[in-house]
Amino acid sequence: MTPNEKITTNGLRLTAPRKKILAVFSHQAHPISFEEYASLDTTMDKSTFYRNMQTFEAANIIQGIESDEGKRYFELSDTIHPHFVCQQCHNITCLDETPIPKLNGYHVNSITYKGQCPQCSDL
Amino acid sequence: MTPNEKITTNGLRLTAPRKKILAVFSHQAHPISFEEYASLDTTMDKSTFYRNMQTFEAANIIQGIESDEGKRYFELSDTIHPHFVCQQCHNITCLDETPIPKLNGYHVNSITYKGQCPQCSDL
DNA sequence: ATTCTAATGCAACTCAGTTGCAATTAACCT
DNA sequence: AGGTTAATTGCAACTGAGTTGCATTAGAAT
Repeated sequence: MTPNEKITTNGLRLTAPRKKILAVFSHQAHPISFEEYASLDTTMDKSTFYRNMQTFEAANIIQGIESDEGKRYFELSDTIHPHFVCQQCHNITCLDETPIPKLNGYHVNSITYKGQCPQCSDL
Repeated sequence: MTPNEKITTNGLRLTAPRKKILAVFSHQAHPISFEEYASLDTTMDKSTFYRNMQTFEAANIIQGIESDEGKRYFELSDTIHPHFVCQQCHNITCLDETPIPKLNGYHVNSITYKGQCPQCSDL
């Protein structure tokens, strides 16, 4: 599905900010915060960004995850995978090869591990 | 280890707020936010609470987890177990029987599942 | 082309969590 | 036991991620 199709098939209007947002996210290998997004698209308005994050989350186009520093990070939700949040360096890693365990009775959308990443464990 | 020992073995001073905090947390079956804590201990100061959460997290006495609403929840860290955050009703459930999977190279301290809990899935 | 309504952009706001600092007090030492 | 000192408290002021109100803009449908 093309970025434009993702937008229109959900009954959403095809606007310039939305196309830009999906274009920027398609180049990311990790979830990013608004702060990081803004450094890649300096003209984006904060409200427009956050409102579209809510819209895209509801439409299952984008997925948000909470860092250990009380900030939200976002990424495209077309590849579902666990994340690792390092409590020392605060980086968020995608665990692309790690399966998501099932839980009886629960509908699991995502998993987040917290701890020390390999770099920080070695020190 | 008694609550008082938890405090003193870490070189921390045995103060009234700290004893109260550990007493209140010892009665909780779920992680709680400051808002919930404050309803159980109406005289606790916000700064004192948050500063002690940092101190207790560093001393491994208390563990914090991030809700999907950008708030921190806290619980005693003597029973390590995964948590489930419901994205619909926003309740945080302790998954006491669920094991914490290992991850090669990473030091895992906690796991959080997100999705819909059984109650919200049934609707 | 016109209309209608969703979406944008700006400024003002909210509120969880933090920080500065003076007052307090736990722990240590004769 | 009383005095000293540094950790801790409690209050008020601050911070900053995220939200909201509202007038303006611009998709999309007729």
